[in-house]
Amino acid sequence: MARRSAVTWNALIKGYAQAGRRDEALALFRCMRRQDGVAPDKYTFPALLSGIGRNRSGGCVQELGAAVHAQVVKSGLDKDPFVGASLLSMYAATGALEDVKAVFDDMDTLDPVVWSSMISAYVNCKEEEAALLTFYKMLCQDITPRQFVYSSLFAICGSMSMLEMGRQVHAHSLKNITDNDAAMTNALLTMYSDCGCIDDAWRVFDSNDIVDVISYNSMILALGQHAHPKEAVELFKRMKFSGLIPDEVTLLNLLSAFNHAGLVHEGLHLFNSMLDIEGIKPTYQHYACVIDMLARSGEIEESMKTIKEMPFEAETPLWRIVLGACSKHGDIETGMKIAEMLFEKEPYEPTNYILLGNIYARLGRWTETENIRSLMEKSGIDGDDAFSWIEMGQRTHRFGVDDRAHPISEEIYRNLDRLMGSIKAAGYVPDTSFATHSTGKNRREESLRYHCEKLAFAFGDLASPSGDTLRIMKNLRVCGDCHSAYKYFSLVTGRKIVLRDNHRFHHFYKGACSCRDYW
DNA sequence: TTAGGGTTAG
Repeated sequence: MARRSAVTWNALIKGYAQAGRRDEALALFRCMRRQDGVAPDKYTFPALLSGIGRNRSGGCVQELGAAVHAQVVKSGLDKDPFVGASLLSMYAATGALEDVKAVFDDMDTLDPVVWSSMISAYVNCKEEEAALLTFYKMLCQDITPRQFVYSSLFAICGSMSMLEMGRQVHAHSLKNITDNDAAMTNALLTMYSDCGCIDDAWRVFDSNDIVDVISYNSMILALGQHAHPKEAVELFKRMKFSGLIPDEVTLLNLLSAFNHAGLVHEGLHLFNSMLDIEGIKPTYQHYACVIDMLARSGEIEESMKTIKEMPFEAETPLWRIVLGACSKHGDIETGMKIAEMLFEKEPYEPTNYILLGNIYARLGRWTETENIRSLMEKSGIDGDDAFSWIEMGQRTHRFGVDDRAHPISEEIYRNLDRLMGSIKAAGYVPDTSFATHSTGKNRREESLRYHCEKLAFAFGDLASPSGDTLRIMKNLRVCGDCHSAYKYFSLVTGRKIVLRDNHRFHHFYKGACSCRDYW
């Protein structure tokens, strides 16, 4: 071009930035600054900054972002709402929350997008409560939220399982949003699923007139997590029939639906035909899912073979999955080998010790279990404490193991003792192989009695009308004994119980669980 | 004819 104006440069920078080619966008920015008569303007920086947020690989991203920020200040554009919003999200993408706040506090704008950026910045940085507070502040400024804001809020409510809050935000959105938006609706669907309400998730999906690939992916994932593999397959067929093309995530979610249900044959069939039928090359995650599926179903040898044959190097989380399966199936030999390798690679990862300890505990080899425990203690390695929580009215009630901190703790323990009596009469037998203490049988039984998920149930049963569904969350995987107790709880109380652990959902009803005891 | 914020996986 004979003459390049600022518009020319801006358009070109934006093109590279959006394509994820950050360094070329930056190089163009430098060229632009060298041309006489042309200066970066309020269009230049949003394009450039979004490119930095998008591509964080290589180079010192923190310094890079700060350098561009300096250019913004030099250009006198730091009060511009467009530039400000993109600065916010750039810093949020690099995890620099303090810088995010500084930029926000420095802006004297009531621009809705700046608020929206601030809320999602908090979400990105895992500051969910701060995000909610920012939402309230925004409402106080009489700013009407748009779809973007609701998407972020739904994601928060889902990840924290705040069903009541989620319903309120949903109602709020119905008042303020008239036109449907795919991303917001997809976030809503996932919120209901994450809160344990698969029926509500279905309702959102079915009433959504803008359905895209992500809608299908989200719904297929939800169905898998809630143990409805057949419906996931049906939806997959419907998706293809509607003309939408499945992507990597679609197939990963479908595989994981098979995995959750223990449908190894179906899972393998899908995995082996991915490339030929769907035209999608398996990624590391597809392999990881299949290896998990094989190992969990007891095909440990086959899973080890797949690890060796796959075109990727197995990372430690995948080895941990197989180690967990060895514990479940009592394959001590393979388990030991994997554990040794993991100890070498990650001497301070508590899960590795706990899993090996579980292998010994399940085999009743309490001396070895105790050895591992004291080794952890000596080395100052500590696993995550287990806790469970339940929403009741406007409050969340949280319980640890043997926790007596709740204001009505005594009543809760009394109710739990009563419940334990009823379920024992109904046939429940404590499964002490899940106890990790090397003491006598009675002590082991006692150590299981006040697990956090049992306390949370005893509280929920006490605090809600009989017949109400109870939704309980746990930060770790549900323990086998509690799983068994929950089945009996649903039987003797007549309640439906939805338990979300860190892996999936369990729906208990009339003495059975939707996972059919496979998890 | 150039600009900012959101959604799904492990």
